[in-house]
Amino acid sequence: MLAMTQAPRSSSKKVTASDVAARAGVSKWTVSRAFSDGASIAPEVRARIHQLATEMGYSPNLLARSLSTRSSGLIALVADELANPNQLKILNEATRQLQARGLSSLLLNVSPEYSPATALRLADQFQVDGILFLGTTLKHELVELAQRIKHIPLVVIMRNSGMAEIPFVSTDGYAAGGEIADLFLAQGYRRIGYMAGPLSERTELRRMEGFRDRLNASGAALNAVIETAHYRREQGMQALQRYLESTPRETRLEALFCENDILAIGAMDALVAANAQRKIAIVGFDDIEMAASPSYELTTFHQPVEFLVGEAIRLVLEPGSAGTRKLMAPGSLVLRSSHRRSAG
Amino acid sequence: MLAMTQAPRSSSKKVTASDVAARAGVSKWTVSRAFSDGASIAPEVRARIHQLATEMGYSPNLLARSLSTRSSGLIALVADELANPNQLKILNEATRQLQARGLSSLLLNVSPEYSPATALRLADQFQVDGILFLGTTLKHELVELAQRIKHIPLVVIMRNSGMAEIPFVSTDGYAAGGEIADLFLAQGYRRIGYMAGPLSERTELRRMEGFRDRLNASGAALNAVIETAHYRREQGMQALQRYLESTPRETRLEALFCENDILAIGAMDALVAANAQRKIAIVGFDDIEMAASPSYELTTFHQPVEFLVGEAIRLVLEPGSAGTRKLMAPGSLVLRSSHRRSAG
DNA sequence: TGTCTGTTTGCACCCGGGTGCATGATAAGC
DNA sequence: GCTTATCATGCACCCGGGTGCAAACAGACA
Repeated sequence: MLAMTQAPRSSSKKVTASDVAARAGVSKWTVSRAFSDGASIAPEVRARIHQLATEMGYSPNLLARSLSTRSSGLIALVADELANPNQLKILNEATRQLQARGLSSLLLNVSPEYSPATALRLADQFQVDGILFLGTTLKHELVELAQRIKHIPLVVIMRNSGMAEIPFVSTDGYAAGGEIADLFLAQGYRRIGYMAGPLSERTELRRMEGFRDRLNASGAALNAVIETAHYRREQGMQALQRYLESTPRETRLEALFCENDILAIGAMDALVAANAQRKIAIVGFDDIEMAASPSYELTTFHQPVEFLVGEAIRLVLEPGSAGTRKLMAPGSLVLRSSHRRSAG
Repeated sequence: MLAMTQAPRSSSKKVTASDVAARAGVSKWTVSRAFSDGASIAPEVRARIHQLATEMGYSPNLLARSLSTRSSGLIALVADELANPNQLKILNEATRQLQARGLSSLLLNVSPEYSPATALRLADQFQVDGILFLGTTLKHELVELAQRIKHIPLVVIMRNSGMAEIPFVSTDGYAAGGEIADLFLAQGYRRIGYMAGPLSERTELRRMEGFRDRLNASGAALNAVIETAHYRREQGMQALQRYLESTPRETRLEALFCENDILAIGAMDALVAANAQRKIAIVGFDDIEMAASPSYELTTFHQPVEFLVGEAIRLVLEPGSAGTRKLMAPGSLVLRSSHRRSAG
């Protein structure tokens, strides 16, 4: 019974600041200071406490800390279309950059059963320090919601929020559309089409508008808009297959600009399936890894993901920063070979 | 000055349970009960409080709640290789299923600068209710760490933890390897190889072992193991390119089993780049979406992701559940056409 | 050695909400 | 109409740690 002095504390009991304090012969507030960066505490004391802490397996409870500091160190990442490789790229970049800043990511996956509104409410309840919308459909109803929790900064990334109140960071789709129109025109193509995704958000529309306007300005026209139900390879493929089936060979498009790479790859697959490789010039948008594959060699518009994510995080963390709250970065056209069709 | 009664509370002040209580003429504890599911409270009172809450924009502070209930409703998702499409699939499935259960995901992206140990410590500090390792490299040093925080359940998904103490959920790679060996043998191939990823974890090795053992049992042999530095398409492509360059045409492999689909696609790309399509039969593992593309028609071993993720979550949430803490689910071979090579 | 200045530390009290227990109110049982 | 069982509510007090303030302590300087 006397041996009890050597406490059986090895059990799964959580060790708290007070425990460490007791062993160190100081008060729990001193322990708290040992783990607060700017705090006024004697260096030797801090060192000793840190050592004791590692021995005892103590580390501050972040929930408790967040509660009193009213800063959780959490950033909500609201995503949907978590099937698009480009989303993975953004997600990877965002988590890495946040982690480098000592922040953590609360991943909220929007779906029919889990609306953006639900996600926003949850983010609020978790007292997140900021919200990053990763190219998520931002319905107008959301503005109202965003207003409700306007005490927490929100930035839309890779998409134009389309609303004055909501800052965003994206590539200039209008300019990109223009460049791609030029590219097609330079190749001498006249029957030109656009493959659209399911979202009617401003960003995507801008790509088409820039494309169409430039075509028109050059005396050409946008001959067809092929719509798809989801941003998925298979949807892009099926959409183009339907088009091919319903359109006589002679009047078919010569060139097609697809709203993003995954649709573009689907479109190219449709050509493969129809044994009509390279019969239509294809250009995409995003520059995902597969675009570089020799099976596709997809010409596409590169988005500077790393930079955009960085800017988005900066905007979220420094909401007071004056100046532009909307950043439209230029991307760059990556020429491979899919923008050239084979004769015939 | 009198008008001050109509409080300027529209400011960004957070509204708390006490605020709602005051307006409802009850105590804050009653409000708390109105938001606790099993609590004993009069239905009308609860309804009135809920209505008042929505009007005032109140919802319980999850950090505070977590602090006192010692359950955060957070599950840590520890991932690396956040570039592999299969990871995205898992991530998507995991977040959805967690959300359906009212849980949220803390995404921790392991990288050279952010070790699994760091991730684990953070998860601990956030008082997560469980940890899901998404096919992450689990180094042996980690077991020790996992022991330290053994008060929080951990499950490895899509990979055999390889350690008695750590439960996991995965597909039976050994059996899969055997099936694929049979497939190649049935095609009459004799010069057979394996493309390995960078990880020397048990799961991946099992695929190769099952493959090799079956080959040996049938009097055949594993002629070459091609190693890659990362699970990325380009790495798979480069590895096979190097192989092709260094191996005379007559002695080249007839068939190659790749550790996963993204490597397999890279391998097929190498063939395309070398203008040697279909000269080597290729089989992958995972069944990612691209595998179905007509540009690849990759024969591969399908993993039942939805099921596996579900089981993993179940294991994490019911750590007491007796019976098997290790689940090895069967997958299924999906035959497309890449397992057949063209003569020559 | 006394005083002044600057650094450490302890202490009350706060963050926002949950839980056991006791009390009050209400309905059922005889 | 009275007792007893049932349900609803209020109240201390707890979760684990952070912060402003004041006391304690140390060193510097005269």
